[in-house]
Amino acid sequence: MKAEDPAREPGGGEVRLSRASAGRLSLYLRRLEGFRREGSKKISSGQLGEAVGVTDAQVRKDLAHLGSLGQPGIGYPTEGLIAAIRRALGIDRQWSVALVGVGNLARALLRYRGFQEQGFRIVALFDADPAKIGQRLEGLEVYAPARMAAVIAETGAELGLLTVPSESAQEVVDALVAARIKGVLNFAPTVLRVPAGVSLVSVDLAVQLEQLAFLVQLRGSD
Amino acid sequence: MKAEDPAREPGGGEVRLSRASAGRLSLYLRRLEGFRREGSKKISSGQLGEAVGVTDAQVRKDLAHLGSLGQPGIGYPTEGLIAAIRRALGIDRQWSVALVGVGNLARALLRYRGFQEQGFRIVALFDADPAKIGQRLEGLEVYAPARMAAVIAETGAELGLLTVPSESAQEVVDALVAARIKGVLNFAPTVLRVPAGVSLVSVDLAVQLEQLAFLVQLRGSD
DNA sequence: GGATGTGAACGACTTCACAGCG
DNA sequence: CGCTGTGAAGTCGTTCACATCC
Repeated sequence: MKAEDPAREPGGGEVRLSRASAGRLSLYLRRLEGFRREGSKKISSGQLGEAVGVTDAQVRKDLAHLGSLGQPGIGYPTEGLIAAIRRALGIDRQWSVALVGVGNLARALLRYRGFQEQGFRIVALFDADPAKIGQRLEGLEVYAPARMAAVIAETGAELGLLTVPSESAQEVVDALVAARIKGVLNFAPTVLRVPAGVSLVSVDLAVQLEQLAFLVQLRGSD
Repeated sequence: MKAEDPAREPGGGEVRLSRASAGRLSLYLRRLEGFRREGSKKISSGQLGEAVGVTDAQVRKDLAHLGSLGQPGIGYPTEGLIAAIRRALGIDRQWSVALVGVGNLARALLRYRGFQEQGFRIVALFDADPAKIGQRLEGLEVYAPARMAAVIAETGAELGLLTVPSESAQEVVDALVAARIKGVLNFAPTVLRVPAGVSLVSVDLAVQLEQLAFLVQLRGSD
């Protein structure tokens, strides 16, 4: 996990959110959608905190950034909170996404329901392998990297999913940047460079497994 | 991303590592292996920090936890650092891993080279779908969940990869815990409960995309 | 000179505790 | 009374700066 400077000038009267808080808001959102399905109209900071594993005070601090949505003695309105969190995270709209590198991971992401549910739509596929170019997956055609700029402009994709081997990751991210992509979610196990103005989030699966091994090993030392 | 309490009693004369630091050590390790391939015998905190995007002071603080490996005026020995980091993270040995939920993501993980390179070996597959039970993938047979305890004991798997739908995630994790698994890497977009004594790391792909959207949106407010 | 290791300053995030409102 | 919103206190992690050593 890695990203660019989150600090920003105030500008308009916008919501000010810390990075850590934004991560938890995603978790609250996921859980709130569950509560909504179960018919809960109101939810307290204690319940929500319990459900995602943080303290009630933490929940209140995080939610306070969204404005005064809670009612003392009552709690927060489930529906209102969901809307407010989506707005704060910038997912109160559709995001179009381009996917580069059509391997197994890409196929998994293409069929991953979670993305669509949160308003992310994969609208374009790219791969350098001539054998894959022209194939169709989930109704989308695989294009050659050379067509990246044109296709991205045409489809209006703003985000990129990077599921290529480490060796070509930097090269591809450069191409995406040149094609005016605004943010990249990288799965290649490398540290990538992006210019200021483009956002980057990396998920390194081996790092996650290593973290797990580390935690397990820690416990072993009893 | 989520995990259990990392705090622990001193006990033996073991290395004391913060969670954040452990995450960066993984990144250093990845990069150091690159430097080694390129033939670098020595590396300075400045070079390493530059390569992974943190300050030189941060690198030194992190590496200081591993003991005094650096030579003033010279830097750190590449090879020695790699060994020390692997030991600190608990990956100076093989870990056997069981994978539950044989979907697209599982297939991607099975073929992911990064795991093997870091000493993780997937040794058992499980899926509840009768159509998948008995199939072979990458030389491994898919077993029914009922055989979990027996197969895990037999193969000596200590870690579990969870790539099942959210609905069944808690149920499966309970089965893994019952089968004496020590840690779980969860990909289902849910908050899971595990008893103390079992470690949990969760990777929620939708959360990562939401983080990206949040960062992009932040920049938009210029 | 060049780079490490580390106390001290700093900053960010979390928890506490309580006033205030429904 | 229950639960929110929030200043104040506390904790944790990062950056600075420099003495120290090759």
